Amino acid sequence: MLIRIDFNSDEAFYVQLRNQIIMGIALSEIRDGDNLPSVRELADTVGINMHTVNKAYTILKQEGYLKLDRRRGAVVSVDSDRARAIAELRSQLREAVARAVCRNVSEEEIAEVLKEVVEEFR
Amino acid sequence: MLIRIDFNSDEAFYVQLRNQIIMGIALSEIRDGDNLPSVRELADTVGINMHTVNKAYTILKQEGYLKLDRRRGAVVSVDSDRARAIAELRSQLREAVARAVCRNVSEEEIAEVLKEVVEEFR
DNA sequence: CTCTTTGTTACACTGCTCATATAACAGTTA
DNA sequence: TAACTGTTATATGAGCAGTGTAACAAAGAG
Repeated sequence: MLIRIDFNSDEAFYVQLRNQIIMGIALSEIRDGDNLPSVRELADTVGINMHTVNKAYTILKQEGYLKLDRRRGAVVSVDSDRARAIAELRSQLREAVARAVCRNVSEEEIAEVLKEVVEEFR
Repeated sequence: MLIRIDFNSDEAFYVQLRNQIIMGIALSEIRDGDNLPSVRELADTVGINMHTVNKAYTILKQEGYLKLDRRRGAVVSVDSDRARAIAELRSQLREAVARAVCRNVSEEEIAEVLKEVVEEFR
């Protein structure tokens, strides 16, 4: 799985890392039990500091995507708290849909975009 | 339209303001042509500084939700750039769906949550 | 046992954002 | 004229983002 940092983005580095790893899990590029690079190794390959990678890993651990082990490093381990996942999904959809509704995007168009997005993960 | 700040939230004050105003427009609590409180008045009523309100208004102007007029103050004026709106929607849905997919939320469940959310704005 | 690697923690520093405060300016309105 | 609008400028304190250096404890490899 390829990870890279956009140094011109306004998104924080650790946020970019977090989002790319979540995307990698969703796309099955990395699966439960897979190892991620060590904080030092990933920091070297993408060209940022060790602590920034560690911050991303720590957040992913708190959010239930990774487990951190002194022996094996960072291991993908998705905590399937479905109730929490659905609540989170609803909150994010509410914000996205609100903006679309303001712009007169119809229900059908919103549903169509969702359908296209869902297919990316199939 | 009622606006209030959660002083214990980790979201920045100006972000809370921005989101609530967008939500107000989406729910038709405020409509095109309506006036918002002046920066000083809103700052007083919600208990924050004038510049923080001004920052929220300025961002909403840049994002195409408001027009700022020295005569009338802040006026709701939604710029209907549908192409931009749909691109923005797709990007936000991609992130939200990715997280849900990681948690094994099914396509049907995602579509169901979307349906519920859309109905809030009808 | 020694060396290396792992996550983890601590401290220090720069630069930036958030939020506040005070003040002033130019244009509008009563 | 007086009171209001958004706008701009300057300053301050708090906190975050990112880097750098350094060390620690636990585990694995030689």
